[in-house]
Amino acid sequence: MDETHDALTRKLQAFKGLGPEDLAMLRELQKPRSLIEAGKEVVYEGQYPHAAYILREGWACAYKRLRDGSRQIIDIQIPGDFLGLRSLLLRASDHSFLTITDVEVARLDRQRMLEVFRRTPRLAVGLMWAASRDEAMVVEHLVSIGRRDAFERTAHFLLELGERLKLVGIGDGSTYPCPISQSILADALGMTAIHINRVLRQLREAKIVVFRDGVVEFQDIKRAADVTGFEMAYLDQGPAT
Amino acid sequence: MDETHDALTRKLQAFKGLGPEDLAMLRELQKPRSLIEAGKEVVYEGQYPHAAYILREGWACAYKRLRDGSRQIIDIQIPGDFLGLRSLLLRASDHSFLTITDVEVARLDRQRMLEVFRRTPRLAVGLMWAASRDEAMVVEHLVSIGRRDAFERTAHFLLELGERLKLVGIGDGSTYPCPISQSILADALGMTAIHINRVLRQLREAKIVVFRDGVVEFQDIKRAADVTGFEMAYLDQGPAT
DNA sequence: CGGAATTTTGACAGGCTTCAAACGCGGTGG
DNA sequence: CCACCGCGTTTGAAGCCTGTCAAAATTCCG
Repeated sequence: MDETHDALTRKLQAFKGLGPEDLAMLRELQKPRSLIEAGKEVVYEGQYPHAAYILREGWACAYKRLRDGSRQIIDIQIPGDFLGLRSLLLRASDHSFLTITDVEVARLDRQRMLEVFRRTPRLAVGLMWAASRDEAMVVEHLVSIGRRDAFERTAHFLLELGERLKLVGIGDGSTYPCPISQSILADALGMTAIHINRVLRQLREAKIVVFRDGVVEFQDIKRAADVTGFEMAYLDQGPAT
Repeated sequence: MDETHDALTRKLQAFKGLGPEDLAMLRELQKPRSLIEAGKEVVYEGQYPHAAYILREGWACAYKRLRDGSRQIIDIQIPGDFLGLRSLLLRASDHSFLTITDVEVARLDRQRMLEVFRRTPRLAVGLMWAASRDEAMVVEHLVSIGRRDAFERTAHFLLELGERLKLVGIGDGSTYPCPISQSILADALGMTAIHINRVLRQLREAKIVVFRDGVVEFQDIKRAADVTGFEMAYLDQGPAT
């Protein structure tokens, strides 16, 4: 019944119901939309103030590049996610963005954000919840890179992505479209593209998950969750763990 | 002249000046204080709502434990930092805390937080700035673990810690007290205690930094920053990079 | 159809972990 | 006062996971 809702609205509803004014403001926030084509690097440096964006359609990622040219992807953004929310408050933005597919975004500047806090505090809490959840994902990502080996880490990542997508109505958690290349996956998981390829083969041969032709398909999602120790509590979105 | 200020106040002043009501509220927030001894594990799980804490004195860390018993430390907290701010909004808290030294904390519940937003919006923005900065540190931490080798990662961590401590009046950025054990350091940096020990020896022999007897002392801080590619912009605290 | 980007595979090297054990130091009890 | 113990630090040796180098196979796209 809420097929008419956009991704962000769906996501926020999963947290707490919104009133009519909240929904109106949310529509308003996503009003001036713009399109960016796939593969565009949005370098995001220099001085404050920056704007943030709501990603309405398409996939993107936030990354940091190191001096030696290597790249670490901080997180992957899917419809309903924010881009650069942190930079609304920090004086120096510290990372850049890359559009993975063609995307549609809505600009969100400081001014409008403050307006949300003044006029629709319930929505404001919802947005802060979403930001907290994003942070929890970065934290889990950190744990993965620090303490899980490549095999576990990859499966964990694909499981998380499936749940996130399900929340905004894409896929069912066990099969979903996934337009990211192996080299992006590698930079997200802190390994090389060559090794990610080997790991994906292992996952395939272990009959856990197949990632091929832009589609992720779990064959044994239970065992996947078990092997990687995936607990979805930190996503704060589903039936309790 | 602000020697009379506590760590959090010092930190927030570095962001933006606070008015008299802000300062009063900030004092008020830190009012009911309590002490926790060193080495105490504050397991932080189960259901919402949780409270957050302001760390007034001492050191602590936030960590997650994996099923196999290994531990990943998310971040180290020093005076003026928050503990568990994220859990004010998420329904399931996802990590625990460990006190590294004896600490003094002040409880911060949802109620009082909302009061800050209502009554002293300028202070609220300051607190959100601090939260954003904490998140930026987690992100940099992620980049370190993902893309820097053990040597760079360790030096980078010690540089960051020095700058953070300097901001709250502890040490001068190049020499500072540091009560953390090598095994905690290892779990923070995603490696083993054994390897951290070897890396610290390398850093010592390279005449970059000595960490011994609870004191970190850089011998060549310029080269340290150069070797690790340390840019302090993300800390958003000092003269521009 | 041709060139570029991505995926895939193999061989080898190296950084880090694992396993083992010695060392130093502060605290405790005999 | 000293033996004993626990904890953190230090060092050594061996092995594995992952990176590096190289190149072929495949797909994408103009």
